[in-house]
Amino acid sequence: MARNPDETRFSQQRDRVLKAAAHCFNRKGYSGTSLKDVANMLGLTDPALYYYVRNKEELVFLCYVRAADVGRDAMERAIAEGGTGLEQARRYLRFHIESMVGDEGPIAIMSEIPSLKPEHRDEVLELSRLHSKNFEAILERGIADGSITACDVRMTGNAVMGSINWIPKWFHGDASMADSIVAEFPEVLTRGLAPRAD
Amino acid sequence: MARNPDETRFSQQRDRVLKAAAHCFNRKGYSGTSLKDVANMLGLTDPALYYYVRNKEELVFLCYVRAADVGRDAMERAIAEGGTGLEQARRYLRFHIESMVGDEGPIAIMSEIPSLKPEHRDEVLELSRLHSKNFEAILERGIADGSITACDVRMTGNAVMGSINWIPKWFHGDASMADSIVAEFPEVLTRGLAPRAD
DNA sequence: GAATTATTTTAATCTACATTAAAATTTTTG
DNA sequence: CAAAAATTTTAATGTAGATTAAAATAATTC
Repeated sequence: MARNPDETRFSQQRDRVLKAAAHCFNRKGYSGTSLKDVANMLGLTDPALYYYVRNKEELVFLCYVRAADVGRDAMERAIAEGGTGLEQARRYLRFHIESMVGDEGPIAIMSEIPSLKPEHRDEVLELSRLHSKNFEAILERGIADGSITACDVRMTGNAVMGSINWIPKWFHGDASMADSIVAEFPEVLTRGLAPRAD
Repeated sequence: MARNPDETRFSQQRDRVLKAAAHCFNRKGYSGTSLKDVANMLGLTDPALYYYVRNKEELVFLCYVRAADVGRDAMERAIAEGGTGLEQARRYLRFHIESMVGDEGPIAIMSEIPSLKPEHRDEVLELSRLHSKNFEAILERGIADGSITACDVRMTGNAVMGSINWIPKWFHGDASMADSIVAEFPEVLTRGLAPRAD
């Protein structure tokens, strides 16, 4: 009955469920994690999860929606601060990566989108496409303002987003590595975008 | 009884099985593809697959070994041709990508490594680590010969390999897109490696 | 603090595949 | 072409793990 549904105990607990699920999916694989694994991680028994999600498919779906939310939020904050396209791109990457390897994490890697039921799959794909489009738009602004060299924005976007999407596959919470990622990735992924001096 | 076991009908058919499985896993997700799906794709019935693999776990394992083989082959060919570290890196990427989007494909995306049984998982992880090490070695040679700017080779490697590994997630055989990937990715992923002129 | 609502549990199904067994067919070989 | 080996099929089994039902406990509310 909380005024703000996002502060309700229910939604807080569901968030914990989603994070636990993301953790398990990333570490044990999708088929390798049972609802029991997720539940036990929270000191619960498996049927308790059904109080928070309709079924396993929806659990995955919500993990992916949450992953998309984190990405969009990083994107919006990065764009809001303005600057050149290159600066926005670099800032978006920093924000997104900081969230992924920080408190927001773990973020579920989107390996099982095709296993989602059609409506859910379409919704996640749509979010994903939108995110890509937004990144491509940043690249285009960068090309227009001269901060980014002319390039195939579609493929450049695919390349950069691939790097990001793959992070949860090999990063599992090591704090010192988290710092390296935040420090290096935005730089590595955008250094090639700037026009050459020569 | 063929002299060369690689030319035997058996191993040819098994290769077809592995490609069909990779295709299904990439498109339908791991949990979304049944052995029936894979078998039907080859005009077979599911139990027939058991003539080629011990079980589904081994099917996945072999898909991943095959994926690793393709990567290693590209790496070896690229290094064999010599040149600067930067040239080797770019060439490796071109070779690997050409294989992935070309006749060797589809290559299975390694989403379910954690679901493999321990021995298989360790073997695949070892192949994967080795591949990464080899790429980092190229980067180090490039730094030594001046073709690549000083950088964190570990993170740079992670970034580049992530892009590559993610390709099968969004590329599904569109021929014209294949050309774009081959044309753009090696360039995009290595442009930032060269030292700046300024 | 009794009644209501929210949350979790125990115990019981249910089912989609993976897997096995045995038989049938096809291919190879001498 | 007959026998042996290789490949695939049909038919049957098994099981882990998702899901449901009903009951128990804990938290809220009035």
